Amino acid sequence: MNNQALTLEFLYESLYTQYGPQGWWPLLKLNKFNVNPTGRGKFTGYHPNEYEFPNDEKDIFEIMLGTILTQNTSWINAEKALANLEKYSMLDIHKIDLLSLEKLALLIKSSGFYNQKAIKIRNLTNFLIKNPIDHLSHQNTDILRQKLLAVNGIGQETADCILLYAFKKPIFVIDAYTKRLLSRLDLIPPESTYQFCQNLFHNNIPINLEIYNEYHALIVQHCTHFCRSQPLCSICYLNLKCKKNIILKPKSKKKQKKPPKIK
DNA sequence: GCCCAGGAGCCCG
DNA sequence: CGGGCTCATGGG
Repeated sequence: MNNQALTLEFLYESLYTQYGPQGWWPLLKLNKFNVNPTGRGKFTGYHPNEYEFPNDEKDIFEIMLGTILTQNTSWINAEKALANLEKYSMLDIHKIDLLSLEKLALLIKSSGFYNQKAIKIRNLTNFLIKNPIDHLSHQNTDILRQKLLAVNGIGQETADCILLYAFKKPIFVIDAYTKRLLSRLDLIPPESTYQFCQNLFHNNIPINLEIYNEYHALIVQHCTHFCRSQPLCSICYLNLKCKKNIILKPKSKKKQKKPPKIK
């Protein structure tokens, strides 16, 4: 494995061998420990090797909410917001649509950017009322993508996340992790656009729902633990494959000494 | 205390 | 069209 050329396809096999099936997208109803009284702990709604989810409109809507709630936000904070919505029986398109923006924002506070996200979620519910899920799910993928992108608050990544994980369309999701990993592995130029990256996957990886599902999830898994913003190259299993092998520069410690505290 | 997190829109050149 | 700015909580 160490003398094989690093390709997108090889990277997938490698990540899958290393981390195994990820079981995305997590769902509240599969959370075996449900509400953790401490408010901490990992979300457990993953379902490795089970690709039949989501299997009803409630779960599809939950996933859509999750894609907005987790925008530039750790999943644990987004999950808390989701759990809170469920706690108040608000995982429902029409119920959310009737909430005031202020109340909605309060319910999703833990996810950060809550005022913006409240508006985005409202835009989503407005959209879904005009375009019911059972109707959308029969649409052509390209048309559906365009309709999602027309919703203010749904950008390319969120649209593709919804297509892949909510509507089970074989569309590859590109996120900041994907660009970071591929660029460090020297598979793309660092300034590559979303379209360029997505085309790279679509043209080099078989168009297969389960593979696209796992691949993106595996990239997130690898990047959250190792290929972080400040990467842990010394303990990264891809170390020998990574041309960059980043030497950590000490962060700009330009700071002068802290002024003494005023008591 | 600090950095960072499963982005998007808007504004500006 | 692309870079910079804003939005904001909570975990490590």
